[in-house]
Amino acid sequence: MTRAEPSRFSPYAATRRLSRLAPLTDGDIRALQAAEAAARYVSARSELLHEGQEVTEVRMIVSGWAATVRILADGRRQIIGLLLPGDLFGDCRQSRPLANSSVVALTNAVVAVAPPATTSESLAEAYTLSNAFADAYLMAQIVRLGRMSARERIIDLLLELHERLRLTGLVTRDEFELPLTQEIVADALGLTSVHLNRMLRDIRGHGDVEWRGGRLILRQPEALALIAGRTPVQVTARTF
Amino acid sequence: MTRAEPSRFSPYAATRRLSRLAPLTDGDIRALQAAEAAARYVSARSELLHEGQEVTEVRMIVSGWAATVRILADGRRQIIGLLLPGDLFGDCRQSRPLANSSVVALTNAVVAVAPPATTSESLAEAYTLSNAFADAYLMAQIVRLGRMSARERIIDLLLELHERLRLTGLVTRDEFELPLTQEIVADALGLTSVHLNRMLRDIRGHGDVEWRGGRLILRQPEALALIAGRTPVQVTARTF
DNA sequence: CGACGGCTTGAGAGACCTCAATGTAGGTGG
DNA sequence: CCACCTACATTGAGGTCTCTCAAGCCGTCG
Repeated sequence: MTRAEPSRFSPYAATRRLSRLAPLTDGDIRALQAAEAAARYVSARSELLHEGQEVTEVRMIVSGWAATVRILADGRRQIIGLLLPGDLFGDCRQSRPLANSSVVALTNAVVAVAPPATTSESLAEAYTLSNAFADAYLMAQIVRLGRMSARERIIDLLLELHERLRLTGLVTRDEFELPLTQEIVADALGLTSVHLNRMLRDIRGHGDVEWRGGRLILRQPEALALIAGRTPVQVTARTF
Repeated sequence: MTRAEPSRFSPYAATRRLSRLAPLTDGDIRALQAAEAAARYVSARSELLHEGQEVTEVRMIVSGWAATVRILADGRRQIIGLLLPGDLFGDCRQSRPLANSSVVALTNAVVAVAPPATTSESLAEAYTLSNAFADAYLMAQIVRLGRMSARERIIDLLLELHERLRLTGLVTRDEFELPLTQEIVADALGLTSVHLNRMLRDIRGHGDVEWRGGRLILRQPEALALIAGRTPVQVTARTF
């Protein structure tokens, strides 16, 4: 079964995500849309950033999926975090920053240079919040890997993706594109693809999760979240 | 065996760490030392920050050890990261930030409110670098938990601690205070304390690592690092 | 001295991995 | 249009790593 290319290209998904993080000005929106329009196409498996390399600009995923990864000397691979449309990578807050992990496109993707935040207070706040979310997702990943069983890891990750993609407006009726291979998900969850496959069979049999043809359907996301003990990530008390 | 209190109290270790991250002005140093002097004593197990709570100030560990932790509904505990002297916690870059995990003192400790970075360019850079390191350590933790065996996790963590404490000036002759119980280390490594204990016995037998009475000795840190495939974390290409 | 927290060890069970083979869908070239 | 190839998904059998439960030990402190 080959994964289909995303059936609907979602223009400005990245802009939408950032504009939901902080109240952006019209100028910000224009800058983001211009950046998206000037984006670059990259094909699956291409490396967008190499560990240890000097970082010069913040970039954002416009469409498609990517991941930050680290590969051990003997070839074991760990996906540190997934990058979805609207996510930023190549943080450069310090001077002369070095990438602390590689970034790889997992699907064909579109990547743009994020407009600099120096000009706009509101855009800077959106970036800051985006970074805060990224940190929170790293911590969630640690808890998954450290203290959850394979089954729990899978469900927790799927719920996180649901939550993140909803913010970006890429979820309809608890259903979203999941254009990843089982091997990729396994590398994110610290499992082998064989074991992941078996656990997926179990979960599928249970009826709450359906994953076929690159689309994921969560039957009862709230119930699942309750069982899995997952609460949505929140990084600010501000409402807007 | 009870852990001894650190045999040498190391004044200004936190200041030393930050001043090694960026070239600080005399004013910065004074502000940091003043903050350290005004610090608060907290006892082991006390909670310094609660998950979901609104964060109002950045704090720094002056002496002792703490950890960011998350506890699952059924009591499983995962230590997300260890906080050592000179480490900051309670990040507040966004407006009205919420703590995304709890912070707990692992030993009796001294904690200070970090001087605000708004006044000083150089101090802000030190904080930024400190945050960059914190991020890098989170990623290292993910790789440990996701793709390393118990033995590898242990050695990798010990090497990381060695590396971090050296920056703070708390290592002498590849030997440093490690005032943690095996249960705490197990919770950091996603293991049970029973299994950690067994692996420690093996590693100890191998002769490269000695851990007794709250002190850790690494016999051949470079050789260990080579075997374990660990390279020091670097977050900037800048030299100073 | 007894109680307590932490360390150590044993025996057995369970989760997850490895190796290996098979299945299946799409893509490509003849 | 078929044969073949590739990438991914699936399944089986057996092994290993790590966990659980449980008991004993050791040093410290009251």
